[in-house]
Amino acid sequence: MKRRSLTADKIIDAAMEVADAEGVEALSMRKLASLLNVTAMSLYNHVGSKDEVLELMLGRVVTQIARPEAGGYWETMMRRRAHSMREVLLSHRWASTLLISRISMGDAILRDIEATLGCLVAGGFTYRQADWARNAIDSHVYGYTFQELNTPVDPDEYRSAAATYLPMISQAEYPHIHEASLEIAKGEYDGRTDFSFGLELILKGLRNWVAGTAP
Amino acid sequence: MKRRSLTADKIIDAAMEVADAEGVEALSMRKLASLLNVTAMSLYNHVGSKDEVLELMLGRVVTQIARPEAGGYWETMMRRRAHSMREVLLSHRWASTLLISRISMGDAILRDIEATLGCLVAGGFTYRQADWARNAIDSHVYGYTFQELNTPVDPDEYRSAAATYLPMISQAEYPHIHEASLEIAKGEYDGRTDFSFGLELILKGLRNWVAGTAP
DNA sequence: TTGACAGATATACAGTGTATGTTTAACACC
DNA sequence: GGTGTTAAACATACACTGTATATCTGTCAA
Repeated sequence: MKRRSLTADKIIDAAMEVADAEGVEALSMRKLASLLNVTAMSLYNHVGSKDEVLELMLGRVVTQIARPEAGGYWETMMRRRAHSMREVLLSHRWASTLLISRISMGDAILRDIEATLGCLVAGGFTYRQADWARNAIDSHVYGYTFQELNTPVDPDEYRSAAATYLPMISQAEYPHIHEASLEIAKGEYDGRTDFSFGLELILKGLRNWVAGTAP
Repeated sequence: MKRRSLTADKIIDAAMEVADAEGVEALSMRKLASLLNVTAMSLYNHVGSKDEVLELMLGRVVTQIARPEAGGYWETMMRRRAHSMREVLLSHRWASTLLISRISMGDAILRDIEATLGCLVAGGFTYRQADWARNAIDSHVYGYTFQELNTPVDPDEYRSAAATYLPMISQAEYPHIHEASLEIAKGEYDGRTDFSFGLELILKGLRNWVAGTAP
């Protein structure tokens, strides 16, 4: 076993693998160490704490988000960034939990904010408007994706899931949920809500906002 | 010390107190037990596991959300519910973290969905439209509030915080963030983003959606 | 060859959730 | 009132967590 072979990068590589495969709750320093053929305490020569590991992991996630390009039309760029954020969050299911805990995410987030602000300001937004716009878009992305991550049923199985659970939903107690499930089970709609629906609602609102009168 | 004095309700009472005061991470079965003058294992006569404690806590939180009333105009009711959700989530900072982990929240959530769906359907939405609308609104509430909970600075101190951090933001590396912070520090705007801004964007979009043509 | 020292290791500690087995207090019934 | 029955509180134990501290060791500069 060679010396000097361990680096923070390799630790984060392994940590992301574990988290992606088994979830963050399965990530322990001892497990991480044994995956790298090393003892737990060796990791502390390269990272300060487990929280730092989590922080570095989050940084990698944020870096994967498509950053708006300088010359692009703001609406197109925001749409692209939003879809990218969702995809990244979905592909690392553990990231959402970390995002809303007090874990910092280093300066990857600064680069993202910088690019986003820049694109919006170039598109005619004031800084205050850009702030509000970014916040509104991010709110939707985070909120939608969190809900999506918590939905226990596979998108392809809404109909059959609805049919399965239908008898468990008391028609007397929850008439509307019952009726909605019935419609899904019958195939009248698929029970999926659309990410783009809310996003376009917001983008359209922003378009009107910067174009016309203002709040 | 009387026997038979411990109940699940009292356990949850104590758990909420601990979580509100010190955060969920400070909540352990042993600490909870000692607060109730009891040993850790006694708790397990009343609750199945720590996860069940968390689930019951979440249920209480969800119950606090203002449910839409049967006769009310949908938009007013949705606005009221959204603001209420935000307030409830802000007053129990630990709830957000739990909401997006795999912890279930019992049937408090069913009562909320039932009332919300019913109100929207009464307002002319189809079930599919009601589903989408609820999802869009909830996305914003969750996402906005999560971001709000993570903002390290107190809303009243944006200006001074911006002034403090300004020198730490490299003007060369992050020109737009620098400029935005400068504007905040100078008091040109307060750096606060508005919950209602995004919410009204969505409500307006929904209004147009149910009124006019459709996607 | 010999220090020096970075980095791997061993040990230990205080904490976690909870499985398991035992004790005890409160109630129903003779 | 005495006596089972039983639910609830308790004690112990286990496997695990993150990490502080102290020790050992392989590699490189002198």
